[in-house]
Amino acid sequence: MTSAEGLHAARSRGRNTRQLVHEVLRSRIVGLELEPGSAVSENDLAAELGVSRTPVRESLILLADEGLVDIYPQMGTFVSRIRERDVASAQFIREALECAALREAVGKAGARDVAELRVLLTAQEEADRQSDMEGFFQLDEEFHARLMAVSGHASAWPVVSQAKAQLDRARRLSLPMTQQMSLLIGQHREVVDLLEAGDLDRADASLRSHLRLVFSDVEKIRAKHPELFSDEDAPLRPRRDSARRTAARGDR
Amino acid sequence: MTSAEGLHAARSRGRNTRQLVHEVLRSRIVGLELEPGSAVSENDLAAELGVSRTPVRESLILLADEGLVDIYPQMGTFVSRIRERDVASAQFIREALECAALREAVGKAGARDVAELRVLLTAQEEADRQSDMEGFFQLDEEFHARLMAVSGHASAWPVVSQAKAQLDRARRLSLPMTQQMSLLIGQHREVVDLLEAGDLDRADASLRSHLRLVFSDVEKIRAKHPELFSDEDAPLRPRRDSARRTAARGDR
DNA sequence: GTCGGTCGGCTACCATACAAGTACGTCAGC
DNA sequence: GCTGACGTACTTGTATGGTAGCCGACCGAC
Repeated sequence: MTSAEGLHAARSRGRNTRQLVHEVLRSRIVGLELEPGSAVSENDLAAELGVSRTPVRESLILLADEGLVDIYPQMGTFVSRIRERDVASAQFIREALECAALREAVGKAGARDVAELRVLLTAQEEADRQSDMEGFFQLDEEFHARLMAVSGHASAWPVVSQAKAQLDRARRLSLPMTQQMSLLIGQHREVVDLLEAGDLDRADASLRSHLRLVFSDVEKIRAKHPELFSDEDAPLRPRRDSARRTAARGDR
Repeated sequence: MTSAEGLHAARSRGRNTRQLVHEVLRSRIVGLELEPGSAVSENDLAAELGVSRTPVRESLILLADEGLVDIYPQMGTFVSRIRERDVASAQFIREALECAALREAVGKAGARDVAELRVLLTAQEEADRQSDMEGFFQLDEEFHARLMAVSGHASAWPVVSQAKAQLDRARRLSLPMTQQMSLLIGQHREVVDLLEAGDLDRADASLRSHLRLVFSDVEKIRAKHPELFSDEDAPLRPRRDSARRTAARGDR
């Protein structure tokens, strides 16, 4: 109910309802506001957001293509559980693309590029001081995106971003440990330093180990929150939530 | 009219209408049956395929996400022209992922893996002898997919495939020169040989130059068929085809 | 008590209707 | 002949109705 009106209010900026719904849902899923395994019904979402089923449905199809939801025809749509295979695949994609871009960036990077990266670093430190986790996540995303932009392959970022989404869902659970943030920022700084110095191989190794650290976090999370993960390849019975209906009645 | 009935006939195999339409359209676009710049109207396609606008529209949204069509609200949907930037981006993605996978495959590859790859090589040679271009394209795709599968990252293939689609549209025009096929097959063989020998760096270099050759083909095509390419970043007036309506009348 | 059939309610899928907006041909005015 | 306003026909976007299919609870038979 809270965001029902806000959706159409922001519609003026050239984006249509489908894109807005898509962004909202993606944000909720990646931010774990919608937990893996939970049902996302076309009808419920349409009612909540104050739009028709069509843009909601189209958004869900896109999210399914990104691997963030699983659509079971005539059964329901569910936020996908984190699959070992998908996480490993996402890590592989991210590492390959970001490191390849970095290797090309070395040499290309001008003083202006480095300066802009350092601005992001100080902003990250500020977010760390204020324990602003959400802000740090956003700055982290921006840092990695800009790093790819320096190489001239900014248009490849959406692919990385999509892979990153799979990893981020799990990371949200781990990062509350704030000492992690300063560690990550230190690694960011090391990458920028080596980039500026033009040390190709060490920059590559530095970024790679940074990304691997993020990856290892996910594995730790798996031990803590197994319910968010899926061991099976095809958990073909997502189990419909039969309690929802009675709860809705109680609400009235 | 020809494929109108065939669509629903093949529907039994678990795939819904949306997926079928998506496959048909993707195939037509990548196979250049639908040329870059041509209009793809939701209504026309729905009528031709004998379905409603809904699955057609949803397919187009997915194709837009893949970068194969451009949707201009209230104006029309058009097969995207080949953009310099997109091609370069696709090449970067493909090269980074395939080479990274190959590096991991070296050492992992068993005798069985190598044998299966060689089966594909002989099949490619057979396609070459028969000048079966379409068959070669399919075998080429399968070869590269299996190469990634050896590394254990088969699930990353769809990403490569999507990038590859941008390149393939242009390649279709160049490959009629059949001497190219034997050259490409030779490079494939070299990669397999080096993979089997466990020579990581040379295998990487070999695959990379192979992919670069494909990339350079695209640039040659640009000179021959500039109308398929787009110089501008935002060619915001795709020009509606006003002759279509009168032609449709003449058809009746 | 346990098993098997039935039935209600939910789901996503597809089809259709309406709305908002753009391009292009036409025609009046100059 | 040229220019500019207008209207029609088209486009995609959104809303809504109807259908097939699946789940899960209920209930009767054994």
